[in-house]
Amino acid sequence: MGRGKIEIKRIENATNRQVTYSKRRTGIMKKARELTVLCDAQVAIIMFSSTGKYHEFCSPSTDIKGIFDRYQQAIGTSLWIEQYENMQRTLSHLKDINRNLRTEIRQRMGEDLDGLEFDELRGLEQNVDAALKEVRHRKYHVITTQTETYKKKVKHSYEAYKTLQQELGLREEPAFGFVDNTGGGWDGGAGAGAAADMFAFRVVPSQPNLHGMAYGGNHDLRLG
Amino acid sequence: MGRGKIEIKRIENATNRQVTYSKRRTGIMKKARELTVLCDAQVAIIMFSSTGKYHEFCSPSTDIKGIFDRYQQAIGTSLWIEQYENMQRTLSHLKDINRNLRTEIRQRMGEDLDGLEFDELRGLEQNVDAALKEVRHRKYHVITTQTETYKKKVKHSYEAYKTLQQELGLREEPAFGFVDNTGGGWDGGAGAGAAADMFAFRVVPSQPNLHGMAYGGNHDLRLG
DNA sequence: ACCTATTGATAAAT
DNA sequence: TATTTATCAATAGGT
Repeated sequence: MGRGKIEIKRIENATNRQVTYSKRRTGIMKKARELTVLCDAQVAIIMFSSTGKYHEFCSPSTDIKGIFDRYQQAIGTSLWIEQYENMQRTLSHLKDINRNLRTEIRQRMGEDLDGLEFDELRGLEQNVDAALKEVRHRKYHVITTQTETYKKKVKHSYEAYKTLQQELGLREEPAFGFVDNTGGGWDGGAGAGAAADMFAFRVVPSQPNLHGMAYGGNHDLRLG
Repeated sequence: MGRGKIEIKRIENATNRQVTYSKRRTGIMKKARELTVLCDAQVAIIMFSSTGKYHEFCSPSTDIKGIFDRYQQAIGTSLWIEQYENMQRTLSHLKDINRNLRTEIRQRMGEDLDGLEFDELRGLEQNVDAALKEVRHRKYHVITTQTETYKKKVKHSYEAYKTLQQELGLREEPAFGFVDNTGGGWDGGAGAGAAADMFAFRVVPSQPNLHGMAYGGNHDLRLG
């Protein structure tokens, strides 16, 4: 139908494709409308062109949602309600897990222990005790490594200083001393007093906030 | 197009209507299929005849649900998508929170400490230390209370025994002794040896499982 | 279902 | 994008 028959395969010329789409779309819509009237049928059509534009047709007695609802009834299985309910289940499961995790954290913080049996308390104690040892060990490792690093920096700087002094042939007493008796205190020159603070243990626990998480479970769980 | 043109109005003859519906339906489906191929478009058609039978067409690259989801996005006013996406957001938010909670628990167990600064380690240590004190305190409280309860039970039982003995006018030496030197061992009569185990501290931590949760974060988070 | 006269749709040109 | 028109496609009514 036209000045020549065409093969039913993708039209490569984008302009032609667009024109053909427009004409044939109109044709299908017209056919659908006629079918609706002639045969007392309900028809819904949704079309997307290759450029992303959408067009729709729907019998006047209803609307797209009506047709789709009827369609879902017809095929029995609901397309959306199913996964919707799946998500509901997943959500409540996640909430349960979340609640349990919070409970575990609170108990690991020494709160909410009233419901625990003696056996559970004993297990928790041993677990927390072991964790404390791990944390202390790690802390010791970190501070030791850091101290070693500082010592090396100081040493290297001192040697560089001496080398420079010798190269310049200078013999004056240095105006400041490189002495390796602080166990720290070298921060690259921007303020030698900062590192000493690392040895000051706070007496009052400060609710540390690791990785942006507030210990104590203030994560917002309220769901809209 | 036919042996004579017809008016576009409802066909009153039911047989003719059904025949025409069948023919034209096939025609529309064919047109839709051609449009899909020729113009690289996506088309979805749902039709209901006046007798209630339904037929559908959908471009092979997708399905009815896919087209409808895209349609809802296109028109903006989503009938289902909106709450659906809300749930998606809530879900991923919950997953994030759960991941953070797990991280916190692991760190409270002395694992995954590599990423922590010294300050954070110090805070964590103090926090865990305080928690350990709380747990120990609670454990002590529980065992003390329990011991007191057992003592009282033993005492009451002994008194009841004595009273009964006097009322019966019996004078025999008791066949078993109520002696208060165990510090426990009274479990209501179902097995007096069980409570003694409460004082046996396990040397190897046993991964206690509080409230059905396995310490160590094995909660299943995989989502379908 | 099939046939076919006839109307309808549309490809290409403008 | 709209119109034109030659041509092909769909289909109404009959079998």
